[in-house]
Amino acid sequence: MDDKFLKPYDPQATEDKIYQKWEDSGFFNPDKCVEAGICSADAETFSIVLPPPNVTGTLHMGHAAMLAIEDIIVRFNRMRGKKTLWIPGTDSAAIATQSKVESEIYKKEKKTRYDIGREELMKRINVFTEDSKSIILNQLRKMGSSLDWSRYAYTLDEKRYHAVMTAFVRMYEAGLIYRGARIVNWDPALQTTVSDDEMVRKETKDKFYYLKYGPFIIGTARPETKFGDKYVVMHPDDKRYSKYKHGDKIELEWINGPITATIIKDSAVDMEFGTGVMTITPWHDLTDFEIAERHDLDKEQIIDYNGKLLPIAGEFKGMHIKKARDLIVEKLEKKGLVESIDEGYVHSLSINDRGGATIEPQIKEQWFIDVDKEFVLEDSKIEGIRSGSSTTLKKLMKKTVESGQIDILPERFKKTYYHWIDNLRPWCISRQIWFGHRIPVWYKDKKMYVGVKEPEKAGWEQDPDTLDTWFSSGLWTFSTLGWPETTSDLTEYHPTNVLETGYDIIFFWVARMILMSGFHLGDTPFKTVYLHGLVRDEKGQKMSKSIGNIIDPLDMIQKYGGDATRLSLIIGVAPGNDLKLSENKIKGYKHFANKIWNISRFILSNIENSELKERPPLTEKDEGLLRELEETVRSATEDIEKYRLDLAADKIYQYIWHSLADVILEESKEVLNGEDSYEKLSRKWTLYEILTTSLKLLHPFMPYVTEEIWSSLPKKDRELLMVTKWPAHIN
RNA sequence: GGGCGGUUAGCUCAGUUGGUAGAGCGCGUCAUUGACGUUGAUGAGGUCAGAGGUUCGAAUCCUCUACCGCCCACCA
Repeated sequence: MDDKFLKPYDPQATEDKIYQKWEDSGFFNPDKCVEAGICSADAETFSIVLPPPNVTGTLHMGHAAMLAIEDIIVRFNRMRGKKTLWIPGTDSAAIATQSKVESEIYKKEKKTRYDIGREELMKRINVFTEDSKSIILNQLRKMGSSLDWSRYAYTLDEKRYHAVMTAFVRMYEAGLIYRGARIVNWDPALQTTVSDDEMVRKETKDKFYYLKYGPFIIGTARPETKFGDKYVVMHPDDKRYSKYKHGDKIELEWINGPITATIIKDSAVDMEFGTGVMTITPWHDLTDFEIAERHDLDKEQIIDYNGKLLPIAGEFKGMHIKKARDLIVEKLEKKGLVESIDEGYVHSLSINDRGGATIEPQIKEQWFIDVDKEFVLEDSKIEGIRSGSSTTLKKLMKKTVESGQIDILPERFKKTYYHWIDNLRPWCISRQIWFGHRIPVWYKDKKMYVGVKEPEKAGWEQDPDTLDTWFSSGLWTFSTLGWPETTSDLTEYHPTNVLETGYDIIFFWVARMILMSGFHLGDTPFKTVYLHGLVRDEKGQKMSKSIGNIIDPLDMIQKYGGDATRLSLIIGVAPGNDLKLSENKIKGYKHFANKIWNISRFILSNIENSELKERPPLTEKDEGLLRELEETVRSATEDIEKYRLDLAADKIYQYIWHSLADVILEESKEVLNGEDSYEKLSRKWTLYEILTTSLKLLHPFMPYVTEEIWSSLPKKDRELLMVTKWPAHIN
């Protein structure tokens, strides 16, 4: 027996060394496994992409949970003899990264991005992301992740750039990408649009004003937008206003003097709300915009892109809307146009989740993806859509899940997914930030050129906007495998088997990947979507810097080891449920790592190498122990196949601690100290069998300690436990 | 406003096609130089949120109610 077993298990002294050993073996890369004969060249493949962490900072417990789950799945499949590939990568996270760097620069130097210019900003961002990237890659290793580093990808590297440009051009040529003036979510602070999904709503208490608008009373929370209101809208069925006809003109006195208003009848108006009459501001409100579109009404901009009032505001011109509101109300009061004010109006404001500013809807020329436009899918592997038939992105996204070609776990998220698709509007993909993939469109005079490469002749100017970061993320399952080239990786490993990610990004990412893969490959990006929950603190609160309840994965690994950290994030959490984590839980599993260590010590110290050569005749009792073991293998394997890692881990834990240690070993002491040599030999052989099988079972969950013990075993099938065959069982 | 989830031992959660309630942590008692200073044995503790229904039988299926949480939404 190795002397190391005389001391308690020490994760700090072990883990980095073990990781290095794995990495040096090359077996994270399936090609090397084939070369070494660990799996056959035509073995079934198993592939999964790592949801690329943002290069904005460091990994948190949510990442740690994701890594633990994925690594367990990957190690399990690798041990089952599949050609297993897990692709690492990082994401540029355009808006989040740029705004973080910008605010750092502003804090230190009081300069904005316009002061330092596009080129200099890019330089600063690159320095920042490079630093951040190396921290992240180190953290991924610390968790024990068996990622194939030779296939590492970054959303902004050259290959991914090429994929993104190609995707844009092809979708443009199919008519699915178009430029148009629509109402968008404008962030006046970051000076960019953001997508619907990037906004969060925040409940706010405001004043609500009832204003006299000719013969009507209209309500508004935003008097500063009302300068241009010249349409008054009511429901066509509203009897109170049946004397007014659509198109009627009325003269009335308004903020800056007399105006002519036009009556519009539209069923978007809620008769129950307020007086059932409203005026519209199509430039700054989506509902109003859509009403205006339906009736072909004028749209006027009231607020500029910095949040200041335009000349239409008369004397208030140039004033910031925040300052202007009270002054405008004051003027309206003087003119006797204020009917009443409701002080306690609660409504929700849209905030940019990536920067924090209040969103101002604006009409802007932007690039959009049309999710409702018919196109012909030439080569389709999607069930229910024939090759050469016509479809839309929306239909395609729905079909793949409805047909069961993509399975979403847990089941309940399918409904959430359908609901989102049904309400999906055109996806605005252009951003007015500098960090990201620049849109491959060039302008010269009145001409426009769309292409993967810049036009050769001089004088063309590229569109200044960049693409929404989720556009490139949407390509991730296949851009990482070499698309648009037809690489062997792409044919072998796509569609990937599982996409494992948090339920909070089902719309941002999961849906976008299905969209992109459907259009560009006529296929699904993955077969199963496995969604995990959020990691919260022990009271169930979200972990955040301001509350100060963050548990840092690196600290925990330092204190209790990577194995313990992993297990604490798995056991006791059903798929899709949030996890309440406490330091105590992690500590508990450190004890478990030591338990298996000591079990090994006991067994190894009681056997001689010579006794393991071949299977001796076994006692009935020992046959029984092996059947119990086999039942554990069968049942744990089944749980992992169903992605119930929590149940599998718990079962293995129960078996090792409470069957193997508490019962089997206790009882073995008597047998081993006894006189019956037949019984003794049978038991020794059986204990060793149970130990090796237990190590295999536990390996995906606690890879470090199991590998370290494995390295000291006198007899084994393969040098590295990581690539040893998963124990067989009778189904 | 629409939808989803949760409510099971002090705490965190399991409970797989309905068959007399489970685990971990914590707690009580006893043992222990023990392979494990990170151990073992044993015990206490639950009308499975509430009400009604289906059934021979319900934590599990159906209906309603209450509370907690989450997501979506164009009530100005």
